[in-house]
Order: sequence, then structure tokens, then C-alpha cells
Amino acid sequence: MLDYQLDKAFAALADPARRAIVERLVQGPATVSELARPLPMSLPAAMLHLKVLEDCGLVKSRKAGRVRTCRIDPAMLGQVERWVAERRAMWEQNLDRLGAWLDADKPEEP
Amino acid sequence: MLDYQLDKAFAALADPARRAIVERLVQGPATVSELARPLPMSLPAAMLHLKVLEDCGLVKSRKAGRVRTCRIDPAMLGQVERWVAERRAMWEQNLDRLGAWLDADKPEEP
DNA sequence: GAAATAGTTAAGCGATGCCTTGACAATTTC
DNA sequence: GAAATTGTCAAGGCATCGCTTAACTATTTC
Repeated sequence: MLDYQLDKAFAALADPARRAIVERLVQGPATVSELARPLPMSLPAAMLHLKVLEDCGLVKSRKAGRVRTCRIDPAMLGQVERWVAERRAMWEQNLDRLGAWLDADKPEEP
Repeated sequence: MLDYQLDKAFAALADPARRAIVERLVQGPATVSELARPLPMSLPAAMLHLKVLEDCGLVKSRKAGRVRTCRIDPAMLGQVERWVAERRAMWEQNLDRLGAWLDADKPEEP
């Protein structure tokens, strides 16, 4: 995966309005107005957030008639999850090595 | 946990330089200069990134003499991981419900 | 104690982010 | 076909971000 997509995905999730949209969409698809209604801002502002989410691949949408229906694309959510999970795993592995080194009487590593 | 901390953590991870710092720190502690050296920017710029990481709680540091040593604080990494994992779980649960509804001949829900 | 090392602070600048209002387009509904 | 609904585009304003250079402090080292 391209790194700048991860940039965009993290940046997208950094905004509470956009996390609220995601929070709504994991429950199932919704229209633009449905997503915008609970947000404390104008409809065009909400659409910008939606565009950010779509640009980074977290959300897909299709227009039918005058109504645009949005849904989560779980792939990118998985990428983000994996990046964080992997780093936490690395950190724990490093902690294990440290523990082993402290337990034994100084094997190998100085 | 406070939401604005999650804002800050996601925003922190949105920058490749800051992810590079995290990537280095999950391998173990490092000094400011060690963290800054591989980055394509001045030392003050790198310190700003470090400050962002520290402000959101992803990194802790202590100064001994003239040298500041930085390390990961896994708690916040865990918070971020959990937020994403939970949302993905919700999405899958919703998908399961949809599947069940399609399989059966329309129980309960309209 | 003079010089090198490690980190910090400050000023400044261009780019980006978030939101608003107002105007407009496309589709349904009556 | 007139009116209401749903979504979009555009211009502009203000704040924040990311980086630079220059100057400065604190600690070691020789």
C-alpha cells in the first residue's frame, strides 16, 4: 500500500466530525443528508468531510437519482488497524527481548 | 478517554515523519538526535514532531544531563488500535445481520 | 576554561484545513 | 409545470501546520 494513503486515512480519522460519520456508517449505509444532519455545521461543510473520507478510501458512495448513498469500505480501515497493531506488536516483542536479557546473566548483546 | 486526545493521536500519526519516529521507537528508546538524523529536515523541525507525539501521549521522554531519551508509551497506541478495531468489528457485525436477514425469509426487522 | 556536543527557543513564511454564505443543478412530488 | 427536496460548486476568511534560519543554553570533553 502507498504511504500517502495511510497519511490521508490517519488525517481523515483525526477529525471528530469525520469519525462521527464513520461511526454512523459502520451501522450501515446512509445518505449525505442523514450523515450531515447530526453534525454541527452546514451541509457543504459536511460534504467536504465526506469527500476527505472518500479520497482516502475509507468510504465509497453511489448516486441514484438525486440521492447519494454512502457506505464504509472496510479495506482501508483494515490497513489502518494493521499498521497500529503491527507497531504495538513490535514494541511488545522488544519488551520481551529486554525481559529475557534482564533474566539471563547477559547473553550476547552488550 | 477524552476524544480530543484521539484527535491528536490520529493527527500525529498522519505525518510520515512522525510515523517514522514511532517506527524507530518501537524498536527501543532513542535520543533526540538519533531520531532526527534519518529525517529529511532540520533538528528543530524534528523536535516539533517529537513534541506533537509527546503532547498526544504516544511518546514519553526524560532528560539526563544534556541528553533526552525518548520511548513509546504503548497506552495511547492501544487506544488508537482499539478505536479502529471496534469500528471494524461493528461493521462486520452489521454485515452478519444483513446476511442472516437475507438467508432467512424475513424474520423480525422490516 | 575553551571548544565541541546536544538540545531548545524564537521569528517568520508559505501551504493547507475547516467553515461560512450564496448561487445553482438535478430530481421528485403535487 | 411549479414547488420542494437533495446535492454541488465557488469565493473568501481565519486558524493551524510544517519548515527554515539564527541565536542561545546547558553539559561534556580535552
